Amino acid sequence: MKKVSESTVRRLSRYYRVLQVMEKEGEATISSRELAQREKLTPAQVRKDLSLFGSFGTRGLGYGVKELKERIAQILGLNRTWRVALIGVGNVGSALVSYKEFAKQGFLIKLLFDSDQRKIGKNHKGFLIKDVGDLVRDLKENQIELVIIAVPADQAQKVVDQVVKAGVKSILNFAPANIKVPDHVFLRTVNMAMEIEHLSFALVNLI
Amino acid sequence: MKKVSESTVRRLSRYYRVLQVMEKEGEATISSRELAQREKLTPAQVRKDLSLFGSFGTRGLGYGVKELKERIAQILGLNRTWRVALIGVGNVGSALVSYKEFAKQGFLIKLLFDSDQRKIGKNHKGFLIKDVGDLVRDLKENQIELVIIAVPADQAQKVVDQVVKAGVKSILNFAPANIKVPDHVFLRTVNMAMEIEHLSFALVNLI
DNA sequence: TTAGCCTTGTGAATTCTTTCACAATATAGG
DNA sequence: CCTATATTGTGAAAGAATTCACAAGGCTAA
Repeated sequence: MKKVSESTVRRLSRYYRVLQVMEKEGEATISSRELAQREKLTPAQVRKDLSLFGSFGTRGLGYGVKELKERIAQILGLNRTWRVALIGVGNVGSALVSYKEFAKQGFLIKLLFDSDQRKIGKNHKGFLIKDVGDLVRDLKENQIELVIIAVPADQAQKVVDQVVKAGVKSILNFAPANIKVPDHVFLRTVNMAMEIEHLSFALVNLI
Repeated sequence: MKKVSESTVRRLSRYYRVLQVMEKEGEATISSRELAQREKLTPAQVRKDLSLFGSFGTRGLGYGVKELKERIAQILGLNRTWRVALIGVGNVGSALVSYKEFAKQGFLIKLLFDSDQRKIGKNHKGFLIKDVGDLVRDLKENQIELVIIAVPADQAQKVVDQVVKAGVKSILNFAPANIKVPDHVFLRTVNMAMEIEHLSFALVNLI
C-alpha cells in the first residue's frame, strides 16, 4: 500500500462522519463531488484519498454509502472495539469519560486511574477509580490497547513511561506537556491552548 | 508578508512553549538546532519558519530566548488578552472553564452560557451562567472577541449562527458537528473522536 | 441500440512544504 | 589580528500533496 499521509487519515475520519449522516438520511449512493462539497474539499481530493485503498466506486454513479462507510471503518479500525484506559480523573478526564463519541466508534473505556487518594476506590460514573500506582499491572491484566492521558502536565511523562512499560502502543495525550515515547509507540497530543492560539493568530493577521 | 501555512502557525505555538521553558531555565540564547531537537524538527525548518516574520537571530550565536519569545507572542497575538465566552456548561465546557492554559496565554473567559433552565442563573466556578437566549445581546455588550462552543452536536449550528450574528470572528468548536460559517469568520473544530481514530488507524496499519 | 450524461480512477501538471547547502557573519582564544 | 568554530538567513533542490484533465465505464431514456 502507498504511504498514507496524516492529512488523508484525518480526511477519512471526516468522510466517515458524512457517510454516517448520509446513511441515516437513507441515501444509497454518494458522488465524490457531493462528499467534497460537504467537507469543503475538491472531488479529486476525495477520489485520490479513496483510491489509495482500492477502487470501490462505480463510474457514472458514485460510491455506495453503506459499502464505503464499512470500508472506511475497516481502514480506520472502527469495525471492532478497543479496550481503553483513562488516566487522570480531573476536569478533562471527567469530561472524556462522558464523551459519547468514543463509545460510539468502539473505544470502550474499561479502566479509570488517578493518583489522588481521595478519589481512589471511589465510583465515578459507574467506574471504580484505580490507583495509578498499579498502572502497569492493571493495564496488562486488562489487556488495554489504548490509553488516554488527562493528568497534570508535570506528571504526564512519568505516567506515560509506565504506560509504555505496560506494552501499550497507542496514547492520546491531553496534558499540555512535551512527552517522549519510543519509536514503536504512537502518541498524539491534543493541546487545546494551541488550537485557540491558531484563532488569535487568525484574528491578528488574517481578518 | 508571505503566506503563513497552517503547519507553520502550529509550529510557532510549539516554539513558544519551548521558549517559555527555556526562559524559566534561565537560558539566554537558543540555536535553531536546539529548538529543532526539542520538537523533533530540522534546524532548517525552524529557521525557515522564523524567517517568514523577519530575521531576529544572530549568526554564530542563535536567537535571544526572551526576544524570540516576545516576537512569537506578538505574531500569535499572545501579547495581549482576549475576551472569551464559553457556550455550553456540560462536561466539556466545565473542563474548559478550569483549563489553566487558556488564562495563561491571555484567553480570559468572561461569560458562560447554557440553555438549561436549571443551570441558568447559577454560579459555576465563579461565573454566573447566562441564558443562551440572550447570546447576541450579551456577546455584543461584553465585546466578546472569541467564542468556545461546547454544546451538544445537534444544537451547535444554531448557536454558531447566533455567535456570528453577534459579530464574533473567531470560534473554537468542540461539538462533534459539521458547522458552516461565512468566509469572514474563522472556525476551528476540535473533534476528539477524530484524534483517537488516528490512533486506531496507526494500530491497525502501522504497528 | 444509440445518444447524452454523469462519475470514477489516475497519470501528469501544478502548487505547496521541507530540506539542502553555503555565503555571510558573529564569537572565542591565542 | 588571525584562525577555528558556530550559526543564521535564504536561494535552489527535492519531496509531498493537491488539482487538473481525460479516458474508461456505466446509467437513462427514447
